Amino acid sequence: MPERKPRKDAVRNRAAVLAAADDLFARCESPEAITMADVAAAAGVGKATLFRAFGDRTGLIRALYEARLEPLRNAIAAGEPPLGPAATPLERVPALLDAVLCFKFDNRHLALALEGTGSDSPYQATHYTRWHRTLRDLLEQIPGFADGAADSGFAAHALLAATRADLVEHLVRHEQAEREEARAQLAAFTARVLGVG
Amino acid sequence: MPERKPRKDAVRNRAAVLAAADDLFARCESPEAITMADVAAAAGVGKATLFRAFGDRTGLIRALYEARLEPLRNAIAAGEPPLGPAATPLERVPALLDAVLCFKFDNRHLALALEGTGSDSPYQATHYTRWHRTLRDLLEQIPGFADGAADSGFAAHALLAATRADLVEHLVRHEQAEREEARAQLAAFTARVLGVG
DNA sequence: TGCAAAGCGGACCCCTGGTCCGTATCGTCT
DNA sequence: AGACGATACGGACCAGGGGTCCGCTTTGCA
Repeated sequence: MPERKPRKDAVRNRAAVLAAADDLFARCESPEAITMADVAAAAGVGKATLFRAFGDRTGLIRALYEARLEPLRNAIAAGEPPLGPAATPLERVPALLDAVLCFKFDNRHLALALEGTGSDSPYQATHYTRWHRTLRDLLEQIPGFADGAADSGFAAHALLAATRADLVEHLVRHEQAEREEARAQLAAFTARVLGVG
Repeated sequence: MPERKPRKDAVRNRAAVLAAADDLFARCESPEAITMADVAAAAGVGKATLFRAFGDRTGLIRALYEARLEPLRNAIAAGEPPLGPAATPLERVPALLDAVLCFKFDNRHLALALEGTGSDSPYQATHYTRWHRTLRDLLEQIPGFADGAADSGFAAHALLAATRADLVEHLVRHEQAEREEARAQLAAFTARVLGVG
């Protein structure tokens, strides 16, 4: 089956592009300010190399995002409680939301860039659907959700919506919220939804 | 003080543009597909007229949106219960969220176009801040919010986030949700947040 | 060492938002 | 009514960003 290993200059260039893009997105403010030509120049590479490696602008951003996402994915799939699978739903739901919020907070530039592409809905991204499915399944295991009138699928969407990158960005920039503040607020809201406290 | 009345060909053209844009956005799918030149052509007007009347693309979309928004704004500011000011907070909160959801549902094309401009965060739009303030104030009047650990401001954001246009669009297109289904789900979620039922 | 094949780069295309300026229209003042 | 300044019109024009093409270079295998 295919999967021929790529030439090493290709992997070197790919890495250079990733690094350069990461750097540029990190320091620049609005993600739309940085262009593909910028990234190519910063990586010391031709534009075509960018597009050959990542398809299009969205592909590049997605690649960056996915790379950052990996530790979180692992922690959720096979980590320790309260994030990992061994935790009880009632403690895992807040932990998951908190972890997602932290991730969005720490990677706002990328998250913003990704949600802001406009070309594709954030709701079709594979990482979103994974979070959503996990969250919905957890909610269904909590007494009062499955049997209550509430739809777990919608509740999962609604809870995740509270971690939207542009909301986080707004809280930080225009309401001067600190990281811990945001976490506390989300935790309180989550607790309320879960009927805890 | 200024405010000279505009020439009547100007108002005629403005109306024509508004109508044409409304129509185009309504029938076309992804809002990014329709260009300023399209709108100008459909309205039988030069491109410059568009930009002179609305400033830029975002301005045009905002004008359309605001126009549609007016009935809702009135209903909230001076309508009858449960939406109007005479209602108790506990019935007005769900009513407000339901009304916003319905509005977003019925005007998804515009809402999507507006949130998707990318140039400006949805959280800075004046109508958003109005909804947010109203909602926050209502929540604060509900026992268990002001005195609870939850932050009403964040809770208002979170609740409104459940009505985001792209979420609504996702529910409709990829989860085949009907209007009434979506309303019921949001109502159930809201009730849970409010601690009702 | 030879030689496909894979990869490279930057000139190039295209499309879209936004502007300019000569011309037409409006409205007002006499 | 006629004339004249102000206002608006419109389509040619510009800028710049995403994405592609193709002649040249590098790689890796025999």
